[in-house]
Amino acid sequence: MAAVTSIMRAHQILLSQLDTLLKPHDLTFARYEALVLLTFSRTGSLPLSRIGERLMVHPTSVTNTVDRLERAGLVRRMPNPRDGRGVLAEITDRGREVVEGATADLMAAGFAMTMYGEAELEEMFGLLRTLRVAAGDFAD
Amino acid sequence: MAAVTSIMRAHQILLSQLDTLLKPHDLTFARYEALVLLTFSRTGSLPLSRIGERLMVHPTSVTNTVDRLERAGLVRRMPNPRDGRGVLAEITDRGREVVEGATADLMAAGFAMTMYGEAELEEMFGLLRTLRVAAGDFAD
DNA sequence: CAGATCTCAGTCCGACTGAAATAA
DNA sequence: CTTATTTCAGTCTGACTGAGATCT
Repeated sequence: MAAVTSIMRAHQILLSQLDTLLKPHDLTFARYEALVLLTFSRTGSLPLSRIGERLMVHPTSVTNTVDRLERAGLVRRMPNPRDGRGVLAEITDRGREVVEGATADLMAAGFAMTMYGEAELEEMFGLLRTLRVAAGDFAD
Repeated sequence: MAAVTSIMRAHQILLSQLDTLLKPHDLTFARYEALVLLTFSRTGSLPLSRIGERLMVHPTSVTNTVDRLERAGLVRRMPNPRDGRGVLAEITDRGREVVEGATADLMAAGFAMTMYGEAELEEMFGLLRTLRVAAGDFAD
């Protein structure tokens, strides 16, 4: 049980630091994650359904996140040429600039993980991976 | 960075399972935590300010949490005899019943941590403790 | 037809800001 | 007087439910 509450507190601490670092870029962590996912995709675009799967986010939450990114000009909606039901979110040039700037800020701040060595970080990742795999989270 | 997102995902998974288990008891995890904290106090009561410190929660959020617990009859507000500015939240008999029932449910479900051995859980706790100490979270 | 994808309306929760009352 | 404690009003985000449009 102490391990569970440790994870909850660690999350609280990290989220608060991440949101503080991302605020100057007008991003929340949820929107930042979506942008990063798009930059890592081959075409810079993904169906909303794929985004929901990868980030383990509810469909209506994806709509909401993409709405906000689109209003900020970081993403644009396109019809999916391979599925008439679907919609692609495509990252814009402005979106790439913003995510690069935000990532640079996070790197400079060290994500608040500077107190760990490389081996410890890998150990933590490995331990948590067990939980994620058990919950069906294959997005390593 | 993978370690950071691991923690975020682990939190998401655990919170979703915890909230599902707590829902039949009409509790959220935030309210459950506050109740548990009160059961662990000597007198079954604490100033709201203490609750905020221990759970690392914003003062207005404590007011909100105690409001809901009070409306549900699990807690009652009392003037703090040692500080006229303060208010004590005191757990009721009904509150103790509910938190016991909820805890029993969580135990029975194994908090979704049954895939870990005792040593792994301790290792995880120890690793995360480094982060929490660095962030000033002394509530072990 | 059933099933997938997305959107919209609306609810709920928790985190927060700013302002105020009250007391140490 | 300054500081601490709590409350209130109100905003913002994200998670969700239910319903519906559109397409496979």
